[in-house]
Amino acid sequence: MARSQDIAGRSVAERIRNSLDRLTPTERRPALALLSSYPVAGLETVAQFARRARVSGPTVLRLIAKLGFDSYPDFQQVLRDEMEQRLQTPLSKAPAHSGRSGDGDFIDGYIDAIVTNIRDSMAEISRKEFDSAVALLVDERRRVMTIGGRFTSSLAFHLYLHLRELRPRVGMVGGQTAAWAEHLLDLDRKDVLIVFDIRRFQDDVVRFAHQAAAGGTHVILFTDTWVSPVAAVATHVFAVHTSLPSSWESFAALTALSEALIARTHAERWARSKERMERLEQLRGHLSDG
Amino acid sequence: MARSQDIAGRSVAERIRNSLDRLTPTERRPALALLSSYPVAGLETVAQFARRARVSGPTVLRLIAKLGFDSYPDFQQVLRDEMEQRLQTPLSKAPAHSGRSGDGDFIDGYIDAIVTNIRDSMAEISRKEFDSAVALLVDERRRVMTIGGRFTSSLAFHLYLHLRELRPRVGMVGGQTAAWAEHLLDLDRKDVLIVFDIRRFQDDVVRFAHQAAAGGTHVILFTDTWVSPVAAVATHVFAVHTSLPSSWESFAALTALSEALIARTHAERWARSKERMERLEQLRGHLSDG
DNA sequence: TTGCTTTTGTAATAAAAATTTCCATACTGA
DNA sequence: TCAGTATGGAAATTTTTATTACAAAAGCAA
Repeated sequence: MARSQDIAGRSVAERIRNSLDRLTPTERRPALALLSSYPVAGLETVAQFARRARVSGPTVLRLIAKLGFDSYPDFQQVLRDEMEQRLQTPLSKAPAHSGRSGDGDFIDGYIDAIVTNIRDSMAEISRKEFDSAVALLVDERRRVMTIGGRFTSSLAFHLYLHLRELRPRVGMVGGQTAAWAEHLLDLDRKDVLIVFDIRRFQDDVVRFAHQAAAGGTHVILFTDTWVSPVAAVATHVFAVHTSLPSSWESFAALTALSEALIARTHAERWARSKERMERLEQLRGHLSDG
Repeated sequence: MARSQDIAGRSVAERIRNSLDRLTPTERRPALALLSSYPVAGLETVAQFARRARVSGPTVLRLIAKLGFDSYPDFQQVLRDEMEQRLQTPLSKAPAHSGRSGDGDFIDGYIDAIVTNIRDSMAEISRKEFDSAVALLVDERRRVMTIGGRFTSSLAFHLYLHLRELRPRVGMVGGQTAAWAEHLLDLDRKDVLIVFDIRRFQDDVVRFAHQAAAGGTHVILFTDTWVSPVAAVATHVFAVHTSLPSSWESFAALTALSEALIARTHAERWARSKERMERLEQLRGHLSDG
């Protein structure tokens, strides 16, 4: 019997993340819905919550039971307690240090938080899912596109720049949203779309991913612990920790994960990538000589 | 009968404050209780809410009716909508930390290397130099431009996106090299150029930095342990570890350092940045409403 | 394919919640 | 003091909500 205590995680959100792979596909829908509008969705009635996630009431209840709660009201009580707790502690948090006391403190504290984020995130990444994503990227018959939101487009760009080095048929969805539709044309069944989307999730990115998925494209999602709604249509979801003591999100863990993905892909197709990079070097040489 | 529309104030909290003097002494108790643990109290059942405020159920219901709601569930729905709205907008966040070590596979080895890079790099950063760089960025009279090489332009982009949020006069040198000269025109004495350049160092970037420096621009350099030739003309040099067991460089330490710089700059100009970000939110809202 | 297991929604049922009724009490003004 | 009125809560009632039982559908192995 799974009691509440069996399931690691202090917050309900963590409990969900830890149980995500135990869930059936339909149960996962309300789980992700809750994470992406946390905790509001869970404070609605079962019927409302179910409608929001496009599942039936009993599915929601089964999810709640799997998470280890005795009843739906019990679950809601925990959510409310969590909220109240959070409201008690420093509400609108000012940045870590405004005083100019120990400056070493600032950087060290910051770096500690980043390192913790990276370590925690990687501990939670499913190796199977990771390897499966690499397998998609290794296969050079598949076209690969990256896309990101307002801030995360820098990550999409980073991944794009590196993937482009080691395999053909890599692109990035960028520029004005109005022009994105054209990129959709390039994405077929079996192709791969890599999406970066963290809170606050961006509508246009989410819609693009949904469209692509509808056409049969594999969607690999990099998101934060709040889990973007893109997850609903993603074949691979990597949720990492981005929170910091300051009011900014940290992309360090996302960067690290992207790099691990690049490195692994590179390793898997070593011979071909090496050849490709050498040819690229050569071509670059010719361009700059002329 | 008082309908919802009669009572001024968009949020429930405002409605309460506006109605406070119409209430009987006993009704005022739950009203104040709700304000002091907002909005959790209102999301409980009538009975719980009543107990919290030490009044009876009907008193709570009479309060809700006086506030202009048609029913208690209706009132709760408004509270939830309010919450959801708020979560969508600016920066309210929850801490997320859970930890467990992994199993010693590819990812773990990789992450260890990255973490070591970050820690070593940060230990070597001069705090004085860091603070001095922050001081330059805090001063909004100075124009700030970022620039990067073939790969590192994603880092320049990342820094650009974030700095742009918190201060005016931020730009990025991008696009075709041939067009870069125009950016040089924008850079005056006292302005700031932030350069990302790691091995193999890129001629065009190095030349651009030299030109800028010749015009009196402050140059902040982010580089690897091989130290880019830009260092010769830079006023601030941050050299971090980028090497990994694989054949790729890691940008994680550069990302971490950039983020620390952003966070610190944000902290130093907290009030102004906050105001700026709020105005930005507002403007974004107007754009998307239209 | 066939039969078996798992998953999921429908509909009936039980539980709990909100709402109303009504009476007790406190306050107000003569 | 006494009506007359405003206020507040206990208990009954009604409505809504969670829960359960069960059957259909989907997935899977042989």
